[in-house]
Amino acid sequence: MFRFPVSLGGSRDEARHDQITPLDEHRVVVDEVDFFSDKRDRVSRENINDEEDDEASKVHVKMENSRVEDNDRSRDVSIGLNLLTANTGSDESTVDDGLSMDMEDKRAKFENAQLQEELKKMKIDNQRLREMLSQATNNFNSLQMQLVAVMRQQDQRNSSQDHLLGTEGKTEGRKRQDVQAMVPRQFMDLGPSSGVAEHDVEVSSEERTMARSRSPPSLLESSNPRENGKRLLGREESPESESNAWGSPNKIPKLNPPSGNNNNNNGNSNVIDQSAAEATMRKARVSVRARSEATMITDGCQWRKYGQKMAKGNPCPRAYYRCTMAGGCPVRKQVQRCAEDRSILITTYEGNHNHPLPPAAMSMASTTTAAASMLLSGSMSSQDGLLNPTNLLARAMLPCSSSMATISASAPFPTITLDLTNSSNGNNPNMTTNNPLMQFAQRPGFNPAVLPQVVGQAMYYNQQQSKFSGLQLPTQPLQIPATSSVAESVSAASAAIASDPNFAAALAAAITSIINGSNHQNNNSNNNNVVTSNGDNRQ
DNA sequence: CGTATTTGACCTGCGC
DNA sequence: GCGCAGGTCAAATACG
Repeated sequence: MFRFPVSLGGSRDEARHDQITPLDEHRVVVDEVDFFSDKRDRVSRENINDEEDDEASKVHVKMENSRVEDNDRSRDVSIGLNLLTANTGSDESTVDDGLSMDMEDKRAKFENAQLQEELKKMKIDNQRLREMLSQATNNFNSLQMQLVAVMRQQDQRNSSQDHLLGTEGKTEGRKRQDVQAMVPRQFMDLGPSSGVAEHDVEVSSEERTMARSRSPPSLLESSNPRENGKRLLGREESPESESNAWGSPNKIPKLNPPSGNNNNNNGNSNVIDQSAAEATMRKARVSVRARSEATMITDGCQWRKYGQKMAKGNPCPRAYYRCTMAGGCPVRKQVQRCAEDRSILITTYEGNHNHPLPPAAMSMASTTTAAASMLLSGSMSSQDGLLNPTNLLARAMLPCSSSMATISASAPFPTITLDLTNSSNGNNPNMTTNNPLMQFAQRPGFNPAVLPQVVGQAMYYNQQQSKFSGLQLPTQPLQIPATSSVAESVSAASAAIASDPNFAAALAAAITSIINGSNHQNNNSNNNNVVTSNGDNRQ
């Protein structure tokens, strides 16, 4: 799990000083400075091995992460003297109690005061640098959005040309599709299994499934005796098909199952962790509440109904759908009307698509995946009704949209609920003015189904941003290293960036970009009867 | 006739 | 161990 030096609590930095231990020293080096990993290493080396650093390098360290400098400072000074554990405000009054105040104490106090002065300066510098970083982040996001917008326009032009060129233009159109597909997959497959092959659009869904599940290919093939039959969905996946999120609940009975099923995976504990995280990922659910008179919101995907049940406590039946855009797609969804307000349609998604999605479907897919990643990045300790305080994105969303996203951990599966019904909230009039999503929702002609796309795009941009800055892949922005913690790091990075105070600004820019290019999306994907409403704030 | 939907049966997990 | 509820299957049915 990556940790980011995002200080959301005012006194957090000071608190850290109070708890500096030798272990903390190592943790600071390993965990905190992640956006600039190469420089972090340099910083670490400088701090540990080169105590007599020149002043220029010290300044450089401050530029990158002043908290490292802070910790460095505390490491230099606090050990033994324990100066920083004292309450800075009341130091003099509490220590100076009239007892033997020798010169040593005075010197210590003087040093303490000096250090506190330096600490204040560093904090100011830190703040300024963070603002600069935020500014740079916003600029980067804006540029990236412009790039995507240009690409989208180019796609539209090529699309129209393809129709004119006929078969000759198919090759070009295919390339275009490849490029297009590369983008959505970035946030369609945020799961920990997102491997190197995930960005390769030429990989078949089966291959991706195998890459995802790391199960032997023979299992997939040998377990499909019914392939020629009419059942092309559901249990045609291998018994170990990790791509099937729902197929048979007993296949993945526990979030942290015993390692029995991983015997084929070289007994690597890393693989076990990955499988556990993957299972957790699949269990995560994203529930979307939207007002709609239709039986199902149109999210761009093709769904096939495979069941319907009366759920307890709700007179409205719950319908079960599975994605039929590709054989073996593990994504399923439940659709049910809200018991209290039947105009609200509750759609619960689970799983990640294992196939390219049309732009119309990317919106919901990206949103659900991003939300699931966000949920799982900190859901283990989440509590009902409140966004997990450890979840940075949740915390970022909380101030302006506390009623939009709710995480529930007491449900059978970790579930995050995105409430799109609150276009106007009488209980919280500030929300409509402070929340860019709600501002967007109040635009004339707004269709709530677009909203997930906005969120997803914003998440995507931030994921890209995090990859650029954190993983140092500016020349290969679409390549995801096949590490087990990639999804976590990506989600955490996006969460960390999303927690930036200027995230709203970036989001607003994203919304602007989406608005510019959303017309064709609306035509494709949003022909349902979802309407904005001034409904009350339900959760 | 092929495909999608309906619906009762079945399976599984969980709480008591 | 039993019952309940959620989830899925699959035969029957509807639809284009």
